[in-house]
Amino acid sequence: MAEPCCVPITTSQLSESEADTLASLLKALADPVRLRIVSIIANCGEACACDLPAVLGRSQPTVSHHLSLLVSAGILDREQRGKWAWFKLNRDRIGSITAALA
Amino acid sequence: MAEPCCVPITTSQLSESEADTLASLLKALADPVRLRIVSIIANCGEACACDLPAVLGRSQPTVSHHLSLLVSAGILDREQRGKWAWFKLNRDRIGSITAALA
DNA sequence: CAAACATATTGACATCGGTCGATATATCCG
DNA sequence: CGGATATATCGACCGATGTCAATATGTTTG
Repeated sequence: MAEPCCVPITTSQLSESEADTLASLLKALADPVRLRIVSIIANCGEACACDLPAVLGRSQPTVSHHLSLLVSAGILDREQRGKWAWFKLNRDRIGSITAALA
Repeated sequence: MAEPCCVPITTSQLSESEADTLASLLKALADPVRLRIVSIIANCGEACACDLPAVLGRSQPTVSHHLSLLVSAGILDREQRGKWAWFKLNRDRIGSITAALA
């Protein structure tokens, strides 16, 4: 079960700060490149940053930017393995979004 | 049950165009003012545009802009009653977002 | 029709956000 | 240590977006 990081939209009226919090989380997902990153990781279980620029058709700095944004939002977890960075999905965080929209 | 307007993130890998579609829908929700509009309407069942500028602390043109954006995204339905515009929530559309993130 | 009121559109402005090339930092390996 | 490789940061560019004042459009009513 996801943690209640966001107040559900439909059960009580969102305050300004609650709306800000949920909006930031949604913004983190609301980009095609980031959605594809999340989708890839959700399917493969994890992904190495080194493979993503080729798959996504974006430069290494751009991919790095999106990855760190997703980590900041709590959607991905980062793990350093040697010189590679691996990422996996924080499913509770996704769950908290769907819970807020339920 | 919501219509499957978006492909689930976690069950198959999103194509570029599927990611574009879902991202547009998420973008429509990913704003604090729009989230508060949706929250108000979800709780009250419906809302008149005339009441929203005061509640939201935004100008009438700004509120009108957000409302038409939400209608374009299919999240709200608009109904003209005399000179007033009333809006209600398209819950299937919200459901299709949560389904895509499930 | 004309006045009054509700909503939409326009235009302008400032800020945000995605992108890349260049460069810095970090890690491994010989 | 020093070269090679992986990732992050910086700086710049440009299009997208939220906002409001001014104005236009549309609807009711006298």
